Amino acid sequence: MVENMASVRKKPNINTSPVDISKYFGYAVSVDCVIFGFDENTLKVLLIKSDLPEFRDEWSLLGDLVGLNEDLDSASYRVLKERTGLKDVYLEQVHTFSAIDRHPAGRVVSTAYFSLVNVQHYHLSKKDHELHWHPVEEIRHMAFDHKLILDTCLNRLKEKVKTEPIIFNLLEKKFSLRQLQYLYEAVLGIKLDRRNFRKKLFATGFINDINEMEENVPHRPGKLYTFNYSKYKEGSKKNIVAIDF
Amino acid sequence: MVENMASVRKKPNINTSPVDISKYFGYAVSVDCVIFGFDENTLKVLLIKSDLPEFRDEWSLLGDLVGLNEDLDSASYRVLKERTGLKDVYLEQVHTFSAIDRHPAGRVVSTAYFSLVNVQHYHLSKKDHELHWHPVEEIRHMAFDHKLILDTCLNRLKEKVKTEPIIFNLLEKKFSLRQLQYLYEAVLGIKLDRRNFRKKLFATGFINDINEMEENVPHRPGKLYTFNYSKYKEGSKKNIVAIDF
DNA sequence: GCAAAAGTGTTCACATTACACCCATGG
DNA sequence: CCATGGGTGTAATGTGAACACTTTTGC
Repeated sequence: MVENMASVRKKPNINTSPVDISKYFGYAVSVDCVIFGFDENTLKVLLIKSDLPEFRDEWSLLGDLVGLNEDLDSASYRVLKERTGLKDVYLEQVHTFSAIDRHPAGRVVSTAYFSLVNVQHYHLSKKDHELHWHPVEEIRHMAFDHKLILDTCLNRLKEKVKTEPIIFNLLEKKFSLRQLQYLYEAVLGIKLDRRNFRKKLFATGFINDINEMEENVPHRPGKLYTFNYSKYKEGSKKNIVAIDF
Repeated sequence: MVENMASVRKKPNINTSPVDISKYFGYAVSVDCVIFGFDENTLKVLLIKSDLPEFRDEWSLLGDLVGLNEDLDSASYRVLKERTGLKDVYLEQVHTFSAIDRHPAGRVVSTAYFSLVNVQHYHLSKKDHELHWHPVEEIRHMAFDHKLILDTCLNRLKEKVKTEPIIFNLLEKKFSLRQLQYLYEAVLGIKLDRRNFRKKLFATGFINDINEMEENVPHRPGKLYTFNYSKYKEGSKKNIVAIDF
């Protein structure tokens, strides 16, 4: 087989040569937000009822199409704000889902975000019967590929809370160690030893005793603490060399 | 302010009601692949020269627009295969980049993948002067937002090699412990103690001594090993509860 | 006084680190 | 015989896990 160099016409490519991209306009791009909250010692996710005939009575994530003049982060912030009224929430991109038939309306490529909100700061509108907090553990199926998206985001959350202090976004600024421990247990799905948990948290040096106590609890009130973000930001990250497999 | 329920017309939404998505057709979707290789004890990445006037003499990742009938994983496998001839390579989605002005051709939302290939299995075509392996450490800037994409993928790689045995994709099936250690050092950017490294790796139980030796090395030849994937797959994952911060 | 959870240390097992000498091969 | 890296063990330190009793508050 003789290869003729001159005949090797380079295929136009998006990264190397000018191309007309408009013949590829046939997708919509969307974001879907997995909004986690912590309530009644349970990890919950905020879902909306789908009215699509294909998914009658199924629940779906909160999402929206991405406008032609916004990026994905902006779009997911917008969804959060429109649906919950919350701003300045923790939001992290996780994965983009692109199965060809994932949406009945046509080709919709969707980027999943997870968000951590304080359910105390968000009071569901009494009028809005469509939105509901669901315990994550009880969800069996959802509309579209949203169960897959939820599972993917939950796994990411589980990994992330082990190495970064994002979990505090799910609590009030002031929290007791019991609340924090129950939260870790709900997220990780395991039981933790109380004394070891306290030692470990205090050992980070980022837990501030603010000399306040719980109130109106039906038992001995615990101390309240805050997470010291500014000290955390200064601190140098350890270079963990694990090789766990 | 009186709220009139009847006047609260629900906005059509992609997840809850039937919508015509075609008015959102104005993006192209692409994939960009960060192809890592290990050569001369250095972590390298395969880049192509951009011919775009905006990025004259800059290097870019290998990528392509995603066809209307393929998903993102398929598209990135296709790019790998078309550019390197390699199939069955390790490929992992990392992040989707969507800044509005990230591409001069228009609105291109790009999903980044990283790939781990064995540079011995891939011999650069002598004719293809456009493709080149670059030491990751020496790259200062690239076309588009590709330096950001590279950094993001490198960080993901660094995290992932600590907990999953993907690093072996960068080596031959049979490897010496020296090669493996240098590879870990190149990826993580740190020095490791030789004796402790050997102990740790053997302690996993997944390193098979195959009773073969290195050949044609200018020093005492070392033993060759393989990674026992089937034993790894059987093994149960540990439940690591870190809380490192 | 009873129920519920707060607060508090020690011990043991295990994992990680630091560290130095002799050996095998090619040239 | 020299250069290069292969192969090996031990002691010290640090980390994680297990575990029980007394105290405080609301009711």
